[in-house]
Formats: sequence, C-alpha cells, structure tokens
Amino acid sequence: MSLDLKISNTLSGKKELFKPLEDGKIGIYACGVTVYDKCHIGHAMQAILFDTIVRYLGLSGYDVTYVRNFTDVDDKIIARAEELGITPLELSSKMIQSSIDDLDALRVRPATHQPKVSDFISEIIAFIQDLMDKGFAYATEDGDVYYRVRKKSDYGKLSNQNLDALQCNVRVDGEDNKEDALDFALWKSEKKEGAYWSSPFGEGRPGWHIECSVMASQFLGYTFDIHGGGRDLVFPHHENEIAQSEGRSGCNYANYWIHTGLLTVEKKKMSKSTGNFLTIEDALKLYDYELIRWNVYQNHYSSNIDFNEKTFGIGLKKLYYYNRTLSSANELLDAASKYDEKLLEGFHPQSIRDNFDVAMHDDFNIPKAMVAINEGFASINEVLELKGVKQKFKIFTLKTYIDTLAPMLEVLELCQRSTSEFFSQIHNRYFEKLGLTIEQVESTLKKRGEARSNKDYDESDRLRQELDSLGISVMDTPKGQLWELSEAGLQKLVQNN
RNA sequence: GGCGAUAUGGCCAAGUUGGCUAAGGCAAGGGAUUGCAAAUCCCUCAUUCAUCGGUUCGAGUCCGAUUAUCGCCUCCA
Repeated sequence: MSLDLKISNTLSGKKELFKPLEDGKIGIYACGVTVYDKCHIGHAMQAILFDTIVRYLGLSGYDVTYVRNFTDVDDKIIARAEELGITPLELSSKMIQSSIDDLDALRVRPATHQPKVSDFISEIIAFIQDLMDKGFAYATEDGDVYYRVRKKSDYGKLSNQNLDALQCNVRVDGEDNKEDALDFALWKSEKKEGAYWSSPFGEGRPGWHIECSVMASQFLGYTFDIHGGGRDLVFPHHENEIAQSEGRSGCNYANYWIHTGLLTVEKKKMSKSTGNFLTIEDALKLYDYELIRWNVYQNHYSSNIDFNEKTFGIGLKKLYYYNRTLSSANELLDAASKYDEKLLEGFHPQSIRDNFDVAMHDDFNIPKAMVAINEGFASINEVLELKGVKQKFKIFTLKTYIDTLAPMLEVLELCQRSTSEFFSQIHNRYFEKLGLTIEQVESTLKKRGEARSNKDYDESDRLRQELDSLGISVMDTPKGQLWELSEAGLQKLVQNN
C-alpha cells in the first residue's frame, strides 16, 4: 500500500504533504536536553514521541538519520556545578549518563547521533565567524558576539513574531552593549572555570541556540527534512536557530518543523514549586515503563498530555488485557506447534495494518493508530472464543493476527517482554507495594481449592472474597484456579498517596 | 499588552485542505458463558461538536464576534 505522509508543519501552520529532500531518506533533528539536572517526565514524553516517530519512519521504509543533542555547556549547568563544588563538565557528564540510563529504562532507542556541545566548540566558533563575515553578527568591545536580528528580514516566521511588538517586551539588560535589544548572544565572554574556550573574539563560551544550528549542519547538512522539539522551544530557541542557520547558509534550514505538546500532571504544568515535578527515575518507581509509554500514546503528539492516576489505571488494565490475550493465544500455539509456516506466507489481516498505517501517515496520529492495536487484540480474543471450528483454522488465524501486530507493537514498544515477564514484574510491584507475599496468596488459594473440591461453596466464596479484598481475583478454569489482579488491585497499583 | 493554541457524549479522546450514519477507550445497561464469579465475546449508549452571527446546495470542520482555558514572549522537552 502506498500512502502519502502528512505532517503538521509549524512553519506554515498547516498539515502538509511530506516530501523528503532525497527519496527514501530522512534527516531529523530533535532538541535534546540541557543536562543540568536529572531528566523529568516531560523530557520522557518528548523522547518517547520522537522515538516512536523515528521507528515508524523506519518501518515505512525510510532510511532515517536521527540526531538528538545534549547541551552540556550552559549557564544553568555552570551555576549548578558551582553550588555542588564540581566542574561544569563533571556535572554534565554525570547528567548525560543519567539521561541515557533513564531513556534506556523507557526503552527509547538512542538516536543515530547524540552529539554534545563541548565536542563542537571549534565548529561553533567557525560558524560564528562565518556569521560575522556575512554581517549577521558583531562583537562588542566586551568580547560578546551577538546575532543581528533585524538583518534577517524574515525573522519571526516560525513563531509569527512581529519585531516591533517584540521590541516592546524585550527585557532590557543595561549590562550589555547590544546594537538592538532584540539581538541575542552567540558567544558570551565569561571565564568560568572549566567552561570557557579561547576564540578569535576572546575567551568565553557559546550562547544558547548556536549549538543546535552547528550540530544539525554537521550531521544533516545546511538543509534537512525535519526539525522537532517541545512546543516551548518554538520561541526563541527554534526561531533563533533558523536565523543563525539561514543567515549563514542562505538556504532553508529545516523543511518541516514538528512540535510536541507539553506534559501536565493532574492537569497542572509540571514545576518544582507546585510539587508535581517528577523525574523519570521517580516515575519509573511508580509506573512501569510500558504504562508510561501507553499514556503518552493516548493524545496526539502536538497536544499536551496529562499524567494522572485515572489514565494510568485505564492503561494498566489495557496492558493487562493485551498480555492476557497474548498469553492465551501463545498457550494454544505452543500446545499445537504443528502448523505449516508456509501456509502463513503473505497472509495478513490487512485491514488492521492498513488502519495503523493510515493513522500514522496522517501526521503520526498515534491515538488513532492505537485503535488498530486494540482491534488486533480483540480479533485474537474473538478467535480464541470461537466454538466448533477446526483447531488448525484457529491456529492459523491466531498466528497471522500475532504476526500482523508484531511490527506495530515494536514501533510502540508495547508487549515486547514475554507475557510471563510482564505479569511477574507487575505482580512484584503489587506485592511490594501492598506488603503482601505470594505465599499468603497461594495458601489461601490452596484452602479454597480444597473447599471447592468438597463442594463447600460457601467457604470457597468466602476465601475468594478474602483475596478479592486484597485486589486479587480468582478464576475457576478447566485447569484449576488461576489468579490475577482485579480491577481494584490494578487501580491500587497506580495510586499514590 | 503581543503571538499561538484549545473548547466534541458522565470522563478521556480522534476527526478541523467542508460532503455518506461524529472513530476509539473508560464508565454504565442488557445478553452469552459460569456452581456463583472472574476473564472473554456480542448488543445498547452524542439529531450533536463552548455561545452568537455569517459564507455555502452542504460546516464539528471556513470567516467574524463573544466567553473560557492553556502555552510562549525570562530558563524550559
């Protein structure tokens, strides 16, 4: 099936047909984090979304070069390092490692290139020099270098800023010697221990914005396909990147700009002062990584996404359902294990995959794509429920559904653990959280089994009730008693108080 | 103050380059199944898209106004 890929481009404010610069290839740059502290779940959301988008582009046959930077030279890093009594680069390298570990725990795949600013100082200096040569930048007698905003006639095109309106709002800092209040720093003349370099303009360090322009051009060229980041970066960061890059190259910078929404917690913007600030590390203690990813998938990437207990409760229930379904299906397949693989070649329930592709090609509509995922699991359960059909048919159909779902689930990084691993991890979390032990559950279960074989249903119902109050629901199946977490149990697992 | 968004059923949410019956999830109700349950499956569940006005043969979708919420304009994914 051939589909057109459409992307909402911040630059035009419209959904556009995507045309790569080079057929079959995509260069994408997404702003990473400034590593002055541990990453929070807002960073996680952005990283998960771009991870998913990049994976999907790969699945669709594009050869993707994905660049995600670490900004490890920055005022906040310097300030924080001073507080801690370590050098800025010590702090940043520690935080880079922490960020890598966090993303790894969320099963976010590393980008093709993950450059850090401190490795590109000479390129940054050359870039700034070039801007000065072209008249887009000037040095002050203090040794600072600024970008001459009014020289770039289309400045403001990304965020629709009007320069004169901006001028009224600009913070006036009496300290500097800017030609124009709108101009922004490319190079700051400050000699902070461990965070300055020598340059033709004097000793100092790069300003914010310039590093992304430099690293993007290093890995992707003057013009590339997609630039992304959080919505909060549109102005001034991305606007300034455009100014720098286009000022230097005279070419379009990125052809498509995509911006992810921001993450809120219980509908409030996450901030340290309101106490709803959550690092990835802490979030993972509360929620399984898959649950965090599932939550991110419930809204379109461009809108804000809310983290709240209610949604986590629903999500955990769905993940439980997915795994229960897969586990039942696999059980049947394992037992049979004698289906002819050749029969399955070329046979796929097309509509499920088609629906997924249609949704994803339409501006990466992940929530809509999730409909196809749900449809797939429902179909598997439908087949499992079928009565009076040949076993061979069931197996054949189940296998094709599972094979169809596999690449879709891989893009989303859902159900990539074995179901037994999933259940044991969730159950361990549960037992730990409620201070229960598996032995308690099993001994009650044993007693109930005995009562039941004596047809003492009053006693067996009482014991089931006892387990139910612990959030464990017991099922009687042809194979005997099975237990799992009840809806109330799952809800307890995502509640924090 | 400037810029940009958003407003869809009890809750979450897709749809917004106008066009057959407004996706899906959760909750709720009914049924199949079960010793009773649980799980699973099936069925039902918005004449209506913040309000008002306009354009059009036709608007949730476009235009204008109003109301509300949010983001950015200072560091932010």
